[in-house]
Order: sequence, then structure tokens, then C-alpha cells
Amino acid sequence: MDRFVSTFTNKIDAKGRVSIPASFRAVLERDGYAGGIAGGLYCYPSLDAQALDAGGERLAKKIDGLLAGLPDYSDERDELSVALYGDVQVLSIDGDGRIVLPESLRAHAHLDAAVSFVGLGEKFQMWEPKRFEERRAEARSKIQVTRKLFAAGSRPSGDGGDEGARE
Amino acid sequence: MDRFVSTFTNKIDAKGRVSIPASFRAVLERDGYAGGIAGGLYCYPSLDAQALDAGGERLAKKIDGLLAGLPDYSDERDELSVALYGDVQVLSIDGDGRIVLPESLRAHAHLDAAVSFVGLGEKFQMWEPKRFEERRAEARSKIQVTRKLFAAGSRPSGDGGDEGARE
DNA sequence: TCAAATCCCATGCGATCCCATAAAGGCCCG
DNA sequence: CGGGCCTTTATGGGATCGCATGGGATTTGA
Repeated sequence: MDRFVSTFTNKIDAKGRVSIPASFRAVLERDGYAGGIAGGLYCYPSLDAQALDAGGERLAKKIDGLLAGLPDYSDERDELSVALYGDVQVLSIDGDGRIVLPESLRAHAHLDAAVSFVGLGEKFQMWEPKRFEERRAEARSKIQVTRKLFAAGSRPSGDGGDEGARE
Repeated sequence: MDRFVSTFTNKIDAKGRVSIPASFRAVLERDGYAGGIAGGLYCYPSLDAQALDAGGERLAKKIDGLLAGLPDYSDERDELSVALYGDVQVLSIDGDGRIVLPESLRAHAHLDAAVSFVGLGEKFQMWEPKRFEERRAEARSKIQVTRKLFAAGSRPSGDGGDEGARE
């Protein structure tokens, strides 16, 4: 498996530590985090949600690639640099597979007692569990609509509905 | 890690000293600063912001490269030379990883009680914390716009929305 | 000789490492 | 097919380490 999949909820302990789900760790290990202990978890506030985005080397490379394409002293590059590099935190993963979330990141996502890790393929997000539930419910209803549109056009519809459970 | 990443805020003490974030020091050490403690921190007023730019050997080389690209006796080159080299200071880093900012530099960035160190990949900036927060907010909102334009113009849409956040 | 800059040491807080426990899941063997 | 053992994983706590910061001591330069 080489993508972040499904959702896990873990607790934040008194020291602010959270265990990264084992399956996510496995993905990180084979994506750049492998080959060297030096790597870390790249983490930053989601631009359009009260959540955090995170990923491994692959994600970092992507950011680099974006910037590499822009001229050195352009305004555009400056803006992007600040928004990307400035907001990014490189979190180290301890021997037990845990990270500590800096205050600034916790604040953005309103994290206090627990964190929901949500796999999104090449990266994953970290949500405050309640907020994520709301968001998920919302996403589901939207999917429903989309699916019905699809069904109307090409499918016989009429299945139980459990099919689309996982978004 | 060989790039300046993320943001740290440290205090200026009564003697005008500031600690350089440990992770930035690590980057400096392997970039030209390595090979000898003799090296220093290249630091100059940002051309387009009330902040300071700083970096190690790699940054110095880059500036050289920039200038090399311009015709020898052009006005452009003269202006850039003055703008860049003219105000460059080579700051020494003491045994505890601290620097002292000359008055001229402090004035340009309005630094007094604390400094925010902002990683920008190959270099970093030093900001008065409040000013940086404003700048960051601005950069973020601009990125929002850029991203939405991207999404609207070239992407099939229909994804959750946050997936492509940083692309 | 005095002021200012540099070096060296002390300290407190936060981060990191290491170990212990417990719950869960998987596997093998009966 | 079922039960028990063993491995993996999450979580908690204690101890240790490193870093940021502050204060003195010492040197440098005017």
C-alpha cells in the first residue's frame, strides 16, 4: 500500500503527543521517509478548512517543484514561499510513531483532546473529531446528489446505499 | 534537511542578542558555513519588505550569479549591486548560536523585542512578529485566490475541494 | 580608563527518548 | 471451527537531553 487510506482517531496525551496510525506510518516510511531517518512529517494548515494537511517527502517535493518554476525575485514567488515554507512545519516522528503538534497548528484546527487522521491518497488531514464528523456528513450528502445524477443518466439505481459509505 | 523551513519566534535580550533557531543553524552548518566556524551569516535588508534576508554561502553565490547575468556596466547592474551588496552585513554567530543585529538592520525591519525567523527554502527572513503575521495573512489570502483561479480554469472540479490545496 | 562587544557559564522549560502497560488483532494449533 | 498465544499498536509516565535565555566575567578598542 502506498497511499493514505481511511480514517483513524487517536488521543492527544498530556504532553501533546499523538500516535500516527500505523498504516499511515507505513506509507511514510516508503515515501522518502525511507532511505534516511532524517526525513520528517511535513505539516501545514489547510488553506480552506480548519484542519491540517500532512505528508512525506513526496509532498515536500511537490511544493519545491511549484516554486522552482517561478522566477527568483518575483512577487509571486515571494507570496508562495511565505504561504508554503513559512507555514510548513517539519514534525519529527519519535521512536513510538508519535508527533507533537505545535500550538500554532493545534489552534488552526482546534485540536485539543483527540485527532482524526483522514487519508486522502498522497497526503492526509488531521481534524478535530467532531468537526470532521460534520464535514463528513456534509460530504456524504453531496456525494449522494452527485451519485443520483450519475444514476439518472446511466445507472439503474436502487441499491441500498452502503456502497458510497466511504468517501 | 538542507532547506530553511517553518517559522520560529525568538526574543532579543538586553544586549541585543537573538538565538538563531537550532534547525536553521543546522542548515547553515552544512551550507558553506561548514568547513569552518569562520564563515558567517549573510544578512541584508529585504528589497521589498520591512524585513531582513539572510542565508549562508549558497545565498551569497546566488546573488553573485544574479549579478553575473547582467551586463558589466549597465545601470541595472550598478543599482542591484548597490542594493544587494551595499547593505550586506556578515554577522558572526557566537558559541551559543546567537547573533547581534546592527542598528541599521534593526531599524529597517523595526525589530525591538522579538524576531520571527521565517524559512523560505534557500534563505530565511527576519520579521518583527506582528508585521509578519499581517504579511502572512495577506499571502494566504492571495494564494486562496490564485488557487481558486487554477481550479476553475484547468481542473475537472468535482473533487472534495481540499485535495489539491497546495498545488 | 571606560564603554561596548564577546565569551563562558548557569538555569529553566520544553522536547525527545526509553520503558512499561494494556488492549486489539492475527495466527497457529488443537 | 474454536480457543489461546503471540505480535502489533496505542497510550501513559519517568528520565534525559537540547535549546533558548539571562547574567556575569573578560577582552577589545577608543
